[in-house]
Amino acid sequence: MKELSKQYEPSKTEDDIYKMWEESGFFNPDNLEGEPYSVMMPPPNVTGVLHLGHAMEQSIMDIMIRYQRMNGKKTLLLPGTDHAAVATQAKVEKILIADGMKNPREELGRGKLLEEIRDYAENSKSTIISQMRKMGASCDWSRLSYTFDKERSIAVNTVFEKMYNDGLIYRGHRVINWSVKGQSTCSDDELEHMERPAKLYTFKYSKDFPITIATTRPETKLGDTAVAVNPNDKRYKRYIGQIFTVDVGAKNPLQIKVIADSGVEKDFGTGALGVTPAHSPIDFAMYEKQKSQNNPIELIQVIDKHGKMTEAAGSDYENLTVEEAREKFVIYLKENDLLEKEEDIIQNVGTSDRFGDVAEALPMTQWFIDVNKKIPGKDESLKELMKTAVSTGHGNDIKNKINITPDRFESIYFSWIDNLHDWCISRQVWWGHQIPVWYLNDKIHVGSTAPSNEWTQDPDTLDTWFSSGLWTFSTLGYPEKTTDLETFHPTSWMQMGHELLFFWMARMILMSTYTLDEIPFKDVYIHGLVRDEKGNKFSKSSGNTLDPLDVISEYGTDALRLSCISGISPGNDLKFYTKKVESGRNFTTKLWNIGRYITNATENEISLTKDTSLSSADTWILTKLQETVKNVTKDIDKYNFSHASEILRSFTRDDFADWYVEIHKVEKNDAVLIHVYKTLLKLWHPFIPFVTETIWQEMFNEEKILMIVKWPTLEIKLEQNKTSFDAIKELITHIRNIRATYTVPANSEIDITVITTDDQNVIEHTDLIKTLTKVKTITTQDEDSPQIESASAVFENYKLYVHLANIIDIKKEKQRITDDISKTQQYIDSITKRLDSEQFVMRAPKHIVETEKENLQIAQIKVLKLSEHLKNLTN
RNA sequence: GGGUGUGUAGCUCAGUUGGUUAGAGCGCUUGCUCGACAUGCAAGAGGUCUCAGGUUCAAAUCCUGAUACACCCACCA
Repeated sequence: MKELSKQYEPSKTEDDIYKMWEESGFFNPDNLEGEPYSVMMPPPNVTGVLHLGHAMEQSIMDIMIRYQRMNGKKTLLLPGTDHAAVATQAKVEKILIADGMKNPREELGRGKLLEEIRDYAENSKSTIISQMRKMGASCDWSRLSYTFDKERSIAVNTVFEKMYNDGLIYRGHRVINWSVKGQSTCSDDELEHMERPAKLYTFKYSKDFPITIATTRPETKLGDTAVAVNPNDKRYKRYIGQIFTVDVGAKNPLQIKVIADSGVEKDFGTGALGVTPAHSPIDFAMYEKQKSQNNPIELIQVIDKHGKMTEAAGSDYENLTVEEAREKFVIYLKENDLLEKEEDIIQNVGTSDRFGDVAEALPMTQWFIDVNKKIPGKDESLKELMKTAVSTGHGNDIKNKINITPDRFESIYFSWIDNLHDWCISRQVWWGHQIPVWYLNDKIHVGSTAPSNEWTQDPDTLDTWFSSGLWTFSTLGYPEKTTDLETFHPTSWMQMGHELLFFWMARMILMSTYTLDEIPFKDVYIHGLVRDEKGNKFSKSSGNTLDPLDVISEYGTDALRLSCISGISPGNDLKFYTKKVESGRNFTTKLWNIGRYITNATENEISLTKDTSLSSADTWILTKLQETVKNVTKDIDKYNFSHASEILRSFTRDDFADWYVEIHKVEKNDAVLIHVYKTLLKLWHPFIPFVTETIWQEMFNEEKILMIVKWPTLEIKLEQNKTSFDAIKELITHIRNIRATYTVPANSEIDITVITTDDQNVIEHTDLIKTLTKVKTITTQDEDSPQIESASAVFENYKLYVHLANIIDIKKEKQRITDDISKTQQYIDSITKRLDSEQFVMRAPKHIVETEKENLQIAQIKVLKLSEHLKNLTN
């Protein structure tokens, strides 16, 4: 066996190891056999560099993929990036503005600005890709995708056309959310609701108007065309259907019709609602409802897309900003004695998540996806498709059900679906898939290319989630019927943060079930956010950002990967701090050092066979190993990555390094030592691929690289005599614990009598224990009062210490043992009481009764042992 | 307003369908170079499991209520 170097230095070896993996070709499933297993990497936005959240995702995904690969699957982890339409354009515009440009869109024009954004995106893309490599992600680079590349654009256009032809995409004039700052629409999901102080004004349109209404947006009242009341409200019933003409200063006097709407609450506010169809989604819904009931009301737009008042608002208000208009209108109300009340309230407003301004509701012609319409040839709408995929399974086949971990997200998902409105997919930014629709006069053509030169393309682009929704199959060659698509779709597993549940997961389900009639993935694992030690989000503004690359260069990738998955549980946030990385780094060092011991202490690589004779310690460690293999496998299968790493760590440290390696120094069994270590390397590989592969390469002469070595299985049959070693362990520990009770005469040897239970195996090992516990020479200076020079004495041949430096306090030790005895006695009493209790005997399951009896026996033996020691002390 | 999650050692969290005397890592105290490891080893201190009821032979675990924090959703004018 080759020797390992003194220290493990990740920064010197990681890049070479990654290169070796990549060149081996096994990142590519084409070079692997077995059942397909595919994971699509959530494509990071090309808006910047990867942060710790990505580091966590990369870790989780790569653990899963490496685990599956070692289990003999034909694994595909497909990497990619997302052009992130609005987000990227907003980001680049912000940079340009910071560099002194006033209005990048006007100053550069579409072509030049797109060039700027493209440069930025390409740059960001290559950074992101190199970061993924640094993380050790074992993805197939030959299939690298980008939501905005040629193949993906074809997929986008194809799906758009299909939906359009199915009548699911329509162009409509409706009230949408508009970001004045970004000059673009945003979907309902892209709004971030924020609380802010506002004033609630209660007023009448005019002196003789019979109904008082309230509003936080007085300026929009210039566009009111109705007042809605509850149909059962006695106060207002008689006015329903009447039209009042009021002049509030708008261009034309307002024709206010009193309408009935059961959505209006009688007891809330004045019980009446001023209806502004053009500037409120609810009011617009009433407008549509009235229209469908042949009782139409007007729609007057008083705010334009620049956030200024329109001509319809009247000459007093035209061209004022909404704030100015609000002030002016309130003054008007006051002057005419129409204002009844002015209160301070907290209001919830929707702001654009990318541009940050409060979204304005405006009526506009936009493209929508109809989620409620029945899909031709099916009896379901898109909404229903999205629902059944997670409830009864796609096509009502439970085999096609998407499982979400943790499952509480399923009900969150359903309630979101219930509130889902038509999805506005057109955006007025330039960075994105331009809508594949062409116009010539009144004619419309849908397709990637124009029928002829005279046609002009719709200038708008698609919501970025349209293309992201196709990710599971656009990456596999769709619309071509490729073997990849056939082999890897539906994908096996998907992981994402809970913030993407609606944005992305829902849309993937929609797109995949609609387009391919397949679910996009079988299982989804939802993880939380990465937060700092104090629980804050990592963000530039709070200045707590940590670059994963810095962490890697200081501690190594494996340390980062370990810290990213330790302490996580599905759906819950993770707190990240450097102590965690440190302990990860320390652990990789530990693993390395065990390897160093093995190369020092053993001659040849001997493998474990049926004929290898096993001591009780050997059997014990092998049994423990098998348990560990079983539990780690179970945990990964259930996505308990953190727990898997914990039990592995505990086995490696507490059982293998602290006990077995020490015992190996006395009872050499190289075959077992090497077997356990190699198995450990395999088990650890998905978590910490670099250090394990490095050790594998440097120490052993294996044909296969560790990455594709078979995952350990439970193949060795062992005689179950583990109890014997556990008993020995317990005894040794106990002897260690009582070490301090002996005063040591100068130059003497101490014999510690081992008290055995009547366990056969323990008796067999008594001699071993005796040699192990014989204390070596102690040098003291003075025979009468033992001043101990050497601070410790060593159990012969064993690295177990007897500490003698600050002993001598026999009183204290007696007290300790006495306490221990009384505590144990209490326990015995309580168990006995329980065992005696009739109800317990009647109702407790059999195995519980047995366990309790065993416990009682153990406790009694303990008391016996302790009393014996106490007696020794007293003598 | 509706919903979800969380409250366990100083800190970060485990705690498997109720069943040993409630665990780990970090931190803290004490001691220590023994043939890999001070990025280490050994020992130790530290917990009315948020609170109050209830179910049970048995509750950190199940039920009810309270309370604190976090998050998500929503058209209360």
